Amino acid sequence: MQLLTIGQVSARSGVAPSALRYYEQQGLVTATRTGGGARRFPRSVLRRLAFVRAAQNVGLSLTEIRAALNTLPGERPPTAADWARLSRGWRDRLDAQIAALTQLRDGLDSCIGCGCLSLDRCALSNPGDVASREGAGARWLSPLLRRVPPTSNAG
Amino acid sequence: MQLLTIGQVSARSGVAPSALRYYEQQGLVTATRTGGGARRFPRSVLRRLAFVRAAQNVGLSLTEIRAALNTLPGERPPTAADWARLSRGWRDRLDAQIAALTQLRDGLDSCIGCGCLSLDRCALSNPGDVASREGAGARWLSPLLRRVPPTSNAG
DNA sequence: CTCGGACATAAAGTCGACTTGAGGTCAAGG
DNA sequence: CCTTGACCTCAAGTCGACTTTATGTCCGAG
Repeated sequence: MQLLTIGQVSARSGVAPSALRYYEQQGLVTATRTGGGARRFPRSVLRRLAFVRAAQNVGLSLTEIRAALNTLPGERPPTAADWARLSRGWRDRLDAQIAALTQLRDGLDSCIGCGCLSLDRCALSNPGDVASREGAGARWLSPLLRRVPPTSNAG
Repeated sequence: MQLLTIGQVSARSGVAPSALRYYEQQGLVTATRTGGGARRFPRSVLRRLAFVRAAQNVGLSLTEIRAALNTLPGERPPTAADWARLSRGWRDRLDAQIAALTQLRDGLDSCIGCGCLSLDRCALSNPGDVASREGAGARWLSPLLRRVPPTSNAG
């Protein structure tokens, strides 16, 4: 099993060394250590990183991604079927995101005619009749498009 | 011109008082002051807030929203046509977001068959061939779906 | 005159996904 | 022996959009 330095992994994956250290700390990837304490990654880390990237693009948080990765078998190397299984559920998520955006756009079309922008009635300023009471943090994207926290019971 | 307290504006708009103070500080809304220093908002602030909300849902940052609001005429009250003009450009943005998500979903469909997730070739882990070198911060959504910084020269 | 409630300010905290910086270690090359 | 470069750790900083907390002020009612 050919081992890679953090610099090599970074060069081949495009993931910064600092991010790789962070991912290891978060349990997304694992590495052995040399006598001197330097990380050595197995080549399989590249596929894991591809998965992480893909999942991020679909909108998953690192917490969700870690949970998904933890369902991979530990004893044998994961197969293409394993990876395909993990990414199958993403389609629904993407469909929902697309539907939400489409709804927003259609609301926009109907709003442009009247310029109403009513807080109560306009589909643009009030999509899904959301009162918006959630924790702090950036919220530039519609709640409909933000990932559902893994602890939530909402499907 | 009937004036509203911050509590009244908050109740009618659903925007928290702390957020209203923040918006005033950021130049998104303006308020006069009573002798005691309390804010008094004109009723027109409700429409402005509706605009802010709608723009946020489309994916604009507060900086971009402020820039848009600054194009409103100062001397006369904005008309429905003014608001419609501002929101007209949003359609293209939404269309682009929808297109990006759809492309991602189609890439997913082709990837699920093979389970490849190659960093180089897979449309999922590498949508748009992006090398991803931008500032810090949360990046859970594809760069394609993130708003373009207003300082950028990309139209 | 005192109390409660609504308001004020300023500074610090929150969230996620990292990056940056300070300071230290290790192996190879000149 | 000294430097260079790649690596290490740990703590703190970054971004956006707010919220939270601490502390203080104003006003009307009892």
